[in-house]
Amino acid sequence: MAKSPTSIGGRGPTISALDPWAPSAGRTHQLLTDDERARLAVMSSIVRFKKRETIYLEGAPAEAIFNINTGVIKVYKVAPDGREHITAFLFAGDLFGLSTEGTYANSAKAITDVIAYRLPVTMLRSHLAKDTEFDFHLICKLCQDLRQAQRHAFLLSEKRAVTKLAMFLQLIEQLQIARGQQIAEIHLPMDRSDIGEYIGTTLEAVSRAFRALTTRRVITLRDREHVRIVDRDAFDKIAG
Amino acid sequence: MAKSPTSIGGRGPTISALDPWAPSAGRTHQLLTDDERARLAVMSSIVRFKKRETIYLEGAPAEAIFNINTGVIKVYKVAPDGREHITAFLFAGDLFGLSTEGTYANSAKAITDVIAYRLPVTMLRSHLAKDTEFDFHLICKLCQDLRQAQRHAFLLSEKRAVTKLAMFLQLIEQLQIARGQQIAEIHLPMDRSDIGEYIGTTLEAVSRAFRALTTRRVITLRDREHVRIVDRDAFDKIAG
DNA sequence: CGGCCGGTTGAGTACAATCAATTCTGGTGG
DNA sequence: CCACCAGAATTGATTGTACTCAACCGGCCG
Repeated sequence: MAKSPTSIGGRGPTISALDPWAPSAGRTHQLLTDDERARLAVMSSIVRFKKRETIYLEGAPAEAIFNINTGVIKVYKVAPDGREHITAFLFAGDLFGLSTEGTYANSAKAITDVIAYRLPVTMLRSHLAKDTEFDFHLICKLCQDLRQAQRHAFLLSEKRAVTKLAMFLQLIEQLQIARGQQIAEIHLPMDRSDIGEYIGTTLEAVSRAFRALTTRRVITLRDREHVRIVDRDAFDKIAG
Repeated sequence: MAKSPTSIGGRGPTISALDPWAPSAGRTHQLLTDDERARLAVMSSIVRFKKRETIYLEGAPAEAIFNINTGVIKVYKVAPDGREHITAFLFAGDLFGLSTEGTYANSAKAITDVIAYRLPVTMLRSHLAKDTEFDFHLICKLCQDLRQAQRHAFLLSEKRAVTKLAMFLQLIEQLQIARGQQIAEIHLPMDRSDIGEYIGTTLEAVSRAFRALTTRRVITLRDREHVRIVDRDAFDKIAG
């Protein structure tokens, strides 16, 4: 089959994570073998979402889990008073679709255009019993996500907005490094409001925190989405 | 062998969690079969920790994971400035010992006297390749822990201390219900300082929040460790 | 041109952190 | 049995930070 402009890279789902039990110098790697990817590809379909498109809502029956090929999504909860709390930003190689007792535990929305694999839960479940290798990889990924969630909670336990923003930038930077991307600049695909809802402040506080960091010559902003750290020592000290 | 006074209930490790994909009415159940527990028991040793005893420290080589039989532990991180952030409180049926690249991702300390199973990582790893059933159960437990961590982050994103405390009480209550314990009262085995470090405030703020809830006739305190919710509607409204 | 959206800035207020003093509680030994 | 002590918990007074509400800016698109 000829490669069309819309064909996606790779030959099936990818899961990137650290092994919880083996040292690996901070770089995530692709966990699945070509063989496994091919087997998973058979069970999954490719789905596309446009920027700002809702993928699923909290409470809906969890019929599938998703694996991001390209793009960025946010997973969030809506409080009864309407406020949004962002649980995670997810990138290529990440899994989402966490459920409790058969229904999605939170909502998911595309931040950029997204291409993803969709794995029906029924297939996943029957596959889990057979492929011990996949089991292990899934466990690695869940440990990774768990550490990430704990780190998020740690970030939220900070009080000062500058500290939280610095920790957030650090976090995004490390994700970029783990993905092997260039690290001269940090790329922020999400808007100020999303950042605020992730670090637990208002968008005004986010804006002021950016201002504080730039006037103190710790970072520079090329544009709304591109940050450069110019004083690493000061930055690390603020991030703790 | 005669049952000694120090023998522990059950015949091996227990893992309690919800199945992420099957409805089960909010009650956790024991995931492992007697068979599996027996197999795991062979690989594990029983360890005891006294109240306030440190079990392991962040950064130490992660040689084992633990499964609580009785008692309560806290998992925490220490910020560079010395402040403590509690990541989780764990009870009977919970697992702990999360690691990154071979070292513990946080520290663990006993809050009460604790009896636990200790599973060496080497054995766990070789076991994972063989026992697909255990793989699946471990995955369920990790999903559970992940949801819990996300919920913790949600709690921390709240600003007002009363709300955070109410959410915390709600959380502990639900854990008690899930464990099938009596729910007339909520039992808090940890001190005010631990609560503060978990919900992201100071112990003074925790104390004031308790006071606010009691003077508003929402809860009553039998003693430091025993809370009763007397106005459920008001309570739920405050907790969001 | 005008409206809209995301972002920035400003002024006043409320909440919790801090530091400090005091009370309560459980445990110990006389 | 009681006096005492140490640690935990509570309360008080002050200060600082971020939230709220509001106005304003600047790019983008019809």
